[in-house]
Amino acid sequence: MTRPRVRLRDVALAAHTSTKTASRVINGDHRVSAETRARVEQAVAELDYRPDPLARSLRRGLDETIGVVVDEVGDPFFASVIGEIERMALDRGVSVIIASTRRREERERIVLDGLAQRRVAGLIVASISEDHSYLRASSCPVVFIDRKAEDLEADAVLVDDRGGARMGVEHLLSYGHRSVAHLGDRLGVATARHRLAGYRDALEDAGIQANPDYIVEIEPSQSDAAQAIEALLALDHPPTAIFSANTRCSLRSLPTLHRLKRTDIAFLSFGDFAMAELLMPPVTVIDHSPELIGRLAAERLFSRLSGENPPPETIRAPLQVVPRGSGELAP
Amino acid sequence: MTRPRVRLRDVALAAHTSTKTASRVINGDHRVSAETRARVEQAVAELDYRPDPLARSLRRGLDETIGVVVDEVGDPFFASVIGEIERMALDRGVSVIIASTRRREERERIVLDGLAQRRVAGLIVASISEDHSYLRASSCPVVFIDRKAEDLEADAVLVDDRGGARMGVEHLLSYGHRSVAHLGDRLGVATARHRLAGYRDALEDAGIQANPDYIVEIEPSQSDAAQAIEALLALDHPPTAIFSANTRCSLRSLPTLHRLKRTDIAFLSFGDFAMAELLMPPVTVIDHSPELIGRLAAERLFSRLSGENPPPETIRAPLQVVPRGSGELAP
DNA sequence: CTGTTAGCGCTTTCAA
DNA sequence: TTGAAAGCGCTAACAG
Repeated sequence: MTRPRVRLRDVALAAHTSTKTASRVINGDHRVSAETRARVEQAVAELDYRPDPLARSLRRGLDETIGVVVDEVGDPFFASVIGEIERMALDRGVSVIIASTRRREERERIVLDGLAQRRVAGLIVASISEDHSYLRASSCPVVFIDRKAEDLEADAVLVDDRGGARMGVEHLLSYGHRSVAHLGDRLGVATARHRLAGYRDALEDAGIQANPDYIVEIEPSQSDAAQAIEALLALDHPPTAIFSANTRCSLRSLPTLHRLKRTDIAFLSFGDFAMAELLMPPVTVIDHSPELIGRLAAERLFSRLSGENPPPETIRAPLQVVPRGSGELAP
Repeated sequence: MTRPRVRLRDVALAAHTSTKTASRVINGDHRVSAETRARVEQAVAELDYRPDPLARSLRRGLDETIGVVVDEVGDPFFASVIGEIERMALDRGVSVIIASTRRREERERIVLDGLAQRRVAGLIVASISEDHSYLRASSCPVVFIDRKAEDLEADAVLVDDRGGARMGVEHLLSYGHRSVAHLGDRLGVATARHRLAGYRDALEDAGIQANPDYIVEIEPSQSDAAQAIEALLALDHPPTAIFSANTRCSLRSLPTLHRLKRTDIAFLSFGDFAMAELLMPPVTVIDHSPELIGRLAAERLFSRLSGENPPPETIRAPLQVVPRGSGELAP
């Protein structure tokens, strides 16, 4: 019993006018007489007409949809970012297509290509790739999040990775630590490199020689994380503090530290996570504010979509150390 | 410098054939001579032709897109579900549009209506509403998750809420508890009602009179949760165990229990969460397996999209108690 | 097996 | 201010 769709033609017919005039009314074109406008509006109401977004997009060459591309939808950080973007999009009647790259360049490319094919109106991208030349052709506005494109002038909403990492490590140093390890993953990614640089900055400023053994790259799997932590603690001079460069690393390494009963080691996580304050000791973090990042990125994108065209800008979301205990342990 | 889009016409021209034949080749229609096929395929490759999904959808009356509607994208449970759906969709070249209802019926309606307008090929919905009559008209396959539609014959992927809750409470009872509280939110929602029923089942079987004071509904805000917990513990006969009916409640109530240093109270959460095993004591949970739910729902939807048409079925994802400590505390 | 014609529902010329 | 006609890119009919 699915009644056939109401088309613009039906509205025009009912309002005794042409499709184009009806179209004008629907799109808020001013050059329509008040009288005709009223007739069309009534017909729209009576027939419960809603424009077909697909047909409209085809004609306009632009879909009322934005694409959001992240590492992994299930990642708590990105889930919050997406949640905020979707919230803002819905208010504007814009749909959100999501896609994840699984942190693989070729996937990023496929996914972005697909979105371009669909003619999304705009993109918010946590890019894993270094090469964005293929994005240039698409010519829809792009806002990068979390990581900036070095080869492309575009908006970006980031945190100050280097400064934040430095701040975090300085926090640990201020409690007397001289042996601070750096836990990271995917050091090839810009974000990770910047945080590592911030770690080095802090050590250098404090006149501490960086110990290569303290710089640990942990792999995606849980068991690798355990091995890496165990190796770290088995060193002749094990670190007295650990700086975890992201939430993933924290979630992977903390279970091992707890299992080994080495919660005496100071710990600071770049990126907050649920229940961090309930662990023993509660975990000191640098707060990221994924919602804020999502909101800033969406605002930027929507302002461009509504025609504004300021020069590309890099917005930095504020960061702050949230001391909870684990980062304030003495050596 | 955006070169104009390559159209099917261009391919047909290059292959010295008609658009329709080219279309046949692209859509894998068998009734094309090998020779022509080869020419078209070569032209496609040379011109780097990719079909316009919008035009195709318009003509076919169906978009290669599925809609996923959940309470809140940022909710860890739904984030994992969505992640898994997106993973499966991408393999099939299907896009995923997400939308959240914020647990409000009118939003659910607006959102589903919008997706129907877009002519999504299928829907996966965690419905908050009781009335799905408006879904019937859309006539695209729908798979419900987490909650079932009572007024509509459709596929659903659920957990056994009632049986699971009963199992959880029985677990607590088996350690000697007689005073078990039930923490829930939004008791109006079917899922919540079923879990509460399971809680009652377990008590009844054990010959325990349910105490209305033990059934607590905590509101979305954190401070309300704290008040509710404090009131619960201030009772003349406070409970010795708490059954938390969902992850949200657990995440909201555990901070208060820790703050009050009342981790001597047994605690069991319906729904796992990150770091649960690192708290002191580690939190016993009933594992939900959001990924599995996402996968089962997506499989079901895709099988329907590929033409299979079995009678609607309700699939129940398995549940299991994961004992970690908090649920095994004696009274 | 192939090509022509028409049309999905809408908006944009361009002329009245 | 209005409308007719063309066409966005594709595919379903229906001839050939």
